[in-house]
Amino acid sequence: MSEITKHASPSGRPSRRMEPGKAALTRSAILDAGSQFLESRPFRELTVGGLMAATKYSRATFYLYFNDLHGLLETLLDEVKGGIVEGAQAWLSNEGDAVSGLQNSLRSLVDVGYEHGTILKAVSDAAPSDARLEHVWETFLSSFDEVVSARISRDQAEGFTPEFDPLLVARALNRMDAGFLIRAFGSHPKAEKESVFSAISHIWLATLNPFDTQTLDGFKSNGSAENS
Amino acid sequence: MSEITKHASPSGRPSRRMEPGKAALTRSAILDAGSQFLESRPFRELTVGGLMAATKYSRATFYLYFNDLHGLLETLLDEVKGGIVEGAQAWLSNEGDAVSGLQNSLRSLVDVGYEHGTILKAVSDAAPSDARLEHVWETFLSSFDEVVSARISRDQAEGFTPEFDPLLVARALNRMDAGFLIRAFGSHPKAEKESVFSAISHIWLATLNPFDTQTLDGFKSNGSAENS
DNA sequence: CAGTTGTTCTAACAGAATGTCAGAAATCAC
DNA sequence: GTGATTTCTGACATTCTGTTAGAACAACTG
Repeated sequence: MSEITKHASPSGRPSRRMEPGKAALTRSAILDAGSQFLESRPFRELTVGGLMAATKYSRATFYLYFNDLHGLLETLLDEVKGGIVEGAQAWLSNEGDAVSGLQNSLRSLVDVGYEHGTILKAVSDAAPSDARLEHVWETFLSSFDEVVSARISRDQAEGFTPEFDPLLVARALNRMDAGFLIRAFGSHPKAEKESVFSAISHIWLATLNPFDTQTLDGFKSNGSAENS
Repeated sequence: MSEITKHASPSGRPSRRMEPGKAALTRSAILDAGSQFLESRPFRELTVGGLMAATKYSRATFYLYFNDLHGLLETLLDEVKGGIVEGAQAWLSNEGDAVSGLQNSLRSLVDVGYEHGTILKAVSDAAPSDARLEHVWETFLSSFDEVVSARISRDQAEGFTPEFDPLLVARALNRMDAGFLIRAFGSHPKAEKESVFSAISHIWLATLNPFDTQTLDGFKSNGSAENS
């Protein structure tokens, strides 16, 4: 979806054998080296030369598998995408009550952020310097806007959620998630998961379900960072 | 504060005459050209050569006044800083009631965002590619975290605001503002001011002043985008 | 106005990274 | 082994960056 695998079938017909495939291995090796690099250093310090020095291949080889460093990030992002959408599903469809469904979704969002924070930060860092990656990233973020907005509309119709422009509020909340999670988990040392969840969760609930008992409970007593 | 003005006094003593100053003019001309460029095109397309072609000076001249393109952005950001801090002052000190004070602050924040959106986007775009600018930008954002957090703590002590970790919630809300405003006003066509204010305002109020009458009013009737 | 001084600017250079391409090397099929 | 295919590399052209030595200019001084 992201990068054109140039070597899949150089001539028209499909290559006879498609086993582990040496090419696939090389590609993986490059992706791994990239992932690992970004675990400890920012995207701006990543160069094709430096990256390939960490593999047993030459610099030119990189261009056989990716158009450029942004292309590599695009691939890395694809690998993360799955997890996020999946975890949020519960709330987005109407399963369970709104509040705890939302909490579950946010919980899993925080989990993914914690897990893949450095990749997300790298993509968000790299996006502004490349039109194509910027578009991919923006589309990725926007996709949440639409689906969250839809859920808000439903809750508004039911009277669970106050009236306001669902799309804009969804967009604001999603930008908050992105910015806050990347800030919290984008580089080491990572923030504490539970406090991050607690803060985000408060804001979403206060905004979307201010009348709900659970939300109000959270307001009266202490719903923030547990005595860690 | 941001860039070293190398030519101010090349020898130790201050230069005798400091009138319009030809150097200052040149510097301004470059800043203007930069501003104007960013009004219509993203930072990634800005090069020193291209920038200086829009002035009557040579490429090398650029380096007499700025270290690099990031340095130029740092200067541009400085010019915007003032306006933001100023507008928020009302709420941050305790003048008037919390809710309308907050609304005023947010209103003026949205104004500044609308006014200087393209610069803010450029800085936020450029920051990840330069350690120094990244630090400046991060410090800029964090400065709001602290001061907002302080105000929240006060309101919590008074019982106006629910209990939660003030710093983390402040950070999340501020990241939301930054991301959302840049998204809304960072490039043309700009979003509608009033709707943006309305959305942001809703979230802040719901989070910080859920018990307040004005907030609750906003919840019952329609507080979002006025029939423009 | 000719000399002196300091300021402002530029042409030319050296370096770092990118992306391409012709062909070398490895691998496979028979 | 030999030929075909896949995988890889050295070498090149390009683009942008940041520096430096000195040219052009302006202003004041005697």
